[in-house]
Amino acid sequence: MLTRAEENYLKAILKLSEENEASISTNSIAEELSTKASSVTDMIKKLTEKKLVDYIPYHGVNLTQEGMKKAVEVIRNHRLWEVFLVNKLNFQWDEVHDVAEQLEHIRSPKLINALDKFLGYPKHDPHGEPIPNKKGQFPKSFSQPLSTLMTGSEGQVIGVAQDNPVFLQYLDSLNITLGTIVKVIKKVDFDLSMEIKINDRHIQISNEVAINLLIKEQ
Amino acid sequence: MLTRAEENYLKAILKLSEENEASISTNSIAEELSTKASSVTDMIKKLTEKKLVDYIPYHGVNLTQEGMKKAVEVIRNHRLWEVFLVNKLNFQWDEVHDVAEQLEHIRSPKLINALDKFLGYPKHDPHGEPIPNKKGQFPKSFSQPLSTLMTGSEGQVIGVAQDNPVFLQYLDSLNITLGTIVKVIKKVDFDLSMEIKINDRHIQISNEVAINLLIKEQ
DNA sequence: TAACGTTTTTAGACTAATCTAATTTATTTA
DNA sequence: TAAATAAATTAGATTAGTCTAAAAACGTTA
Repeated sequence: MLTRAEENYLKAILKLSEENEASISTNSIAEELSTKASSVTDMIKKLTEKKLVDYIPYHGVNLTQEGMKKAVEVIRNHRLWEVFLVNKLNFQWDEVHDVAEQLEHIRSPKLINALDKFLGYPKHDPHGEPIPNKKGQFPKSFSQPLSTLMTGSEGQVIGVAQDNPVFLQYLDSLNITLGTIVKVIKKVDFDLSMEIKINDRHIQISNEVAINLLIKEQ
Repeated sequence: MLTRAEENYLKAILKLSEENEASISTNSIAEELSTKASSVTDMIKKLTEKKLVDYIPYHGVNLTQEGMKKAVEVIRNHRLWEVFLVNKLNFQWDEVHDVAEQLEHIRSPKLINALDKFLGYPKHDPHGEPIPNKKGQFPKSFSQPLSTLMTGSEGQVIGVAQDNPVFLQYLDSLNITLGTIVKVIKKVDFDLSMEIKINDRHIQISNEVAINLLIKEQ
């Protein structure tokens, strides 16, 4: 049984591993968790004992299979709760994080699977991040929401996550249709809106729109 | 800001206070929380410092106004989450407690009030216990669900918590109508069903029915 | 009212998680 | 490749919450 702190460390290591091929450094974990390097070293030793990470002193850590599994579970919990908060309780996207950070640590497999069913087995959270299924598998989609593309990435529109007519008419008015090539020029941290390039035209779209545009990256 | 442990102590003291007029003894709290008397003494000192309880060494504790307020908040959270688990996620009544014990400590006033709204401002949890409102006031009802009556208690049916026709027809078939006098003969721990006496006739009803029959105790 | 048994408190220790300060190891640069 | 710098670890302390064992206070009964 993992403590809350252990789960948070595993989650942080997973996040850093996704952004970074190499082993994860003590300092980067400390920064991610807003804690001190010495605390990280202590915790890493504990996680090593529990065979959740592989660790070479002075050379960083990597998740073991077991550690990965636990980290993915926490991610799944977090993202499902975010969907609940936004879709059912009408939270705004920027209000959900702190509460989901708490809810993700509730332990009850029955609860999280019932919640998943209740929400209709969503594949993405309100920020467009993929939600792993019960077995820990991420939805293997060739598409991803435009909102998840990095600045500078380019892709082709292959679908929409919502087929609300008003949304589709809006896309029309922007000359965005299936097959359109879009490139991410700039992301605005403040409201998650982004500047994109379409047929050499630069336009600004909201996060709401970017979440609902499914892209095949190129 | 209260810790999880502090909240659990306050909740335990409130529960014991409801069953008991006098000051609450160290030992009874220890028993309620499955812990040791020495641990209770330590925690009581901390709660006294924070002005959440009044404490006279060797003579027990009482909640202060502030302590009562916090304890009622935890109760409210617990019971609302129970309603969510049963009504929305289809948990059985006997599966909810452990999970609700965890969920009750999530801190976010916005969350709990949004949940309350989402659930339709329920007045009772699945066990028939009253749910305090946002201000901490318990529903002031002269009625209570039949399920909350003690064995041996007697009362008059003054309403139903659900006006689903199938339910009402079932009551009809049992000769239960407004004004009927019922007495609780026996409660079955296993499934919370109960044996009741109506007009000198003994019948068996499920917990589901008992929850939805509102009684004015006599 | 003195002695007994019960209850409560105190003393001292432990674990988890954190911190600061000092030390050690690794890496970069001259 | 030796010195300087950066990163990581160790040592030692702190806080919250818990425990066991011993001591103190209480209440009852003879």
